[in-house]
Amino acid sequence: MARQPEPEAPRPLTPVELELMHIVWKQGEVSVADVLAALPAERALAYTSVSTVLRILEQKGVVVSRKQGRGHLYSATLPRETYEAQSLRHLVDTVFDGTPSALVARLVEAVPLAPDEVEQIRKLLKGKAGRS
Amino acid sequence: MARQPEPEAPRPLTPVELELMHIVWKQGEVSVADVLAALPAERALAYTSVSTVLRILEQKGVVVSRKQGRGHLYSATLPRETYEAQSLRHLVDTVFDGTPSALVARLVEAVPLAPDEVEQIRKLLKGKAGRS
DNA sequence: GACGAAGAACTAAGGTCTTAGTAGTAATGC
DNA sequence: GCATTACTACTAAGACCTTAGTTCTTCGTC
Repeated sequence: MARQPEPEAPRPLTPVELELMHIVWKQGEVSVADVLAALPAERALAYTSVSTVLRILEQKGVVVSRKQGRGHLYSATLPRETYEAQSLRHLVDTVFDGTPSALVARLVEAVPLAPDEVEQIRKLLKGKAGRS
Repeated sequence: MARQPEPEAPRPLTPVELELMHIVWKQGEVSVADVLAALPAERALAYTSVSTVLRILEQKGVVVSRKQGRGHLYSATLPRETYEAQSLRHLVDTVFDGTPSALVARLVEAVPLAPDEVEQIRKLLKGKAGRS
């Protein structure tokens, strides 16, 4: 009755993992203490919790560590851009029937966009084919 | 050492839940057998598994059921459009720093778009402000 | 070299998710 | 009315997640 033992596949990052990855991506190479310091004040995780999550991220192959003095320094192996692309593809596939324009349709309709955001998006499309 | 008991918040649907919701959204009002029939052949879930997931969806308030003969008929209370918007906002917030245009930038760069998809998206923006 | 502090590894505990068996109940057929 | 059958509710069980305490190791200090 148990869940099928999940086969390998780039499992999406859990919320806490993603939270820490944002810090790793921003800072480049971090110790546990660095991460702890970068967390907002109202987000008081224990040192050991951060340490555990970083170790899990290393097991997943998302970061690597190197010994530095007493402790370790962690840095990302999964570039942020790749993760962004992965999450987008996943959302398009699972929620939007594999149709990217359906996603954009929903975005412009349901997410508040500043005018310069719209202009920004329009510029991005300039470089793309499809004048029709 | 346990996880903080999560406060209320529209928890995102799990993969299986989402899988079934697609069928509910498409068919309108379904029995367990309908869902089972709509699943692809290679996706052989037990009757009881589908039944359990539908009951969980009802607990979450995402579907409602009404008695019909021997069994129940389930229909969605959460419109698909709302869920799409929720997931998008979630992705923008957690992965793209709350910047929708960053999402679109990654989309046009990393997800293969058919030319008519691009045209489609361009049209959607026509109705929006920000000519600049 | 002994001691204290900092950090990593190990471990635990409570929670959710997924899958599905079992048992009970209600409708149907004779 | 009784057996069969379809369906639901209950429950289990393993996997994974989150959080953090405990213990062990290592490094610097005197």
